[in-house]
Amino acid sequence: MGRSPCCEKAHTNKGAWTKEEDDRLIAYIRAHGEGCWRSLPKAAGLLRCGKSCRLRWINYLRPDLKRGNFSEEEDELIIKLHGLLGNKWSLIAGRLPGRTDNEIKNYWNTHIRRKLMNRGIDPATHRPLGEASHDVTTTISFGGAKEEKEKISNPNGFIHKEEKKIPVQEKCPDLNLDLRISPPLHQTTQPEPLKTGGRTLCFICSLGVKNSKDCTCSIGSSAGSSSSSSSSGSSNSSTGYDFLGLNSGLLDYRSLEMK
DNA sequence: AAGAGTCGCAACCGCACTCAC
DNA sequence: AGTGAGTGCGGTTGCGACTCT
Repeated sequence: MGRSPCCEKAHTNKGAWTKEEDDRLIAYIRAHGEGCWRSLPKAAGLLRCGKSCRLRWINYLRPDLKRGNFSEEEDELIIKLHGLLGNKWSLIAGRLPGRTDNEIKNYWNTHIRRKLMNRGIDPATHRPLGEASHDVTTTISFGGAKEEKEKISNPNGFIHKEEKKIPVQEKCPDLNLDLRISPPLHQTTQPEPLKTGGRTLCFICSLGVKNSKDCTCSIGSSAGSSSSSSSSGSSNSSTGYDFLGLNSGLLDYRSLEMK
């Protein structure tokens, strides 16, 4: 159908932001809040594209951003999450307070990739370099949703916004973007569901999906309980849900098995 | 000292998704 | 149901800073 450009390119500044532009943007958002990025530049007196304003705010000006070096713990968490989620930088960023998807993406490409290579691990597959990927694993395919539909029965689709993005068609068959969650090497049977305090976390819930009809546990599902059940059983104060159980220690990322 | 090469990060681009109409 | 505006996301690029020769 064709898309209209997000802004009038002829009359917009590009490139690095000046201090004055930053100040204008901060002042405007403080006064009016985020949102309506298309009209924001005009309203704020900025000769910038709305998308550019949004990016600048989210990646640089937001007051809750944690600037500075990544800690060793953050490094490891990023590696683990990347192993589970792939290049879903926004999801990964959601688990690292004060970090942005762009920052993590850059950090991955410049530091962690090299770090993994030095460890002899392929950063794309999280497997030892040169190892063929043909052992027993549970596959979450971001490329072949048809196959996955059968593995994880999902007749109605996930409710969680991010999960709805799991592609429905394989766009590039030559490119294997499969993510694999594997049992520990010594395990040959299906991994036990995650447990904490006598409660069991199903796979769907472990991925942070709220209120999924596919939930087979009692924590994240609303199919058989009210929405308050998820928040009451979690420790994430902002979202009411503990993605991957990392906050609660339910699933310690240090113990996530990566193959 | 200076030019070449490399690195790291901010910003841009284009596609995909959601939602209102 | 179709369309378009608004927004979000991931990949890529540009450029300044730094290192090497």
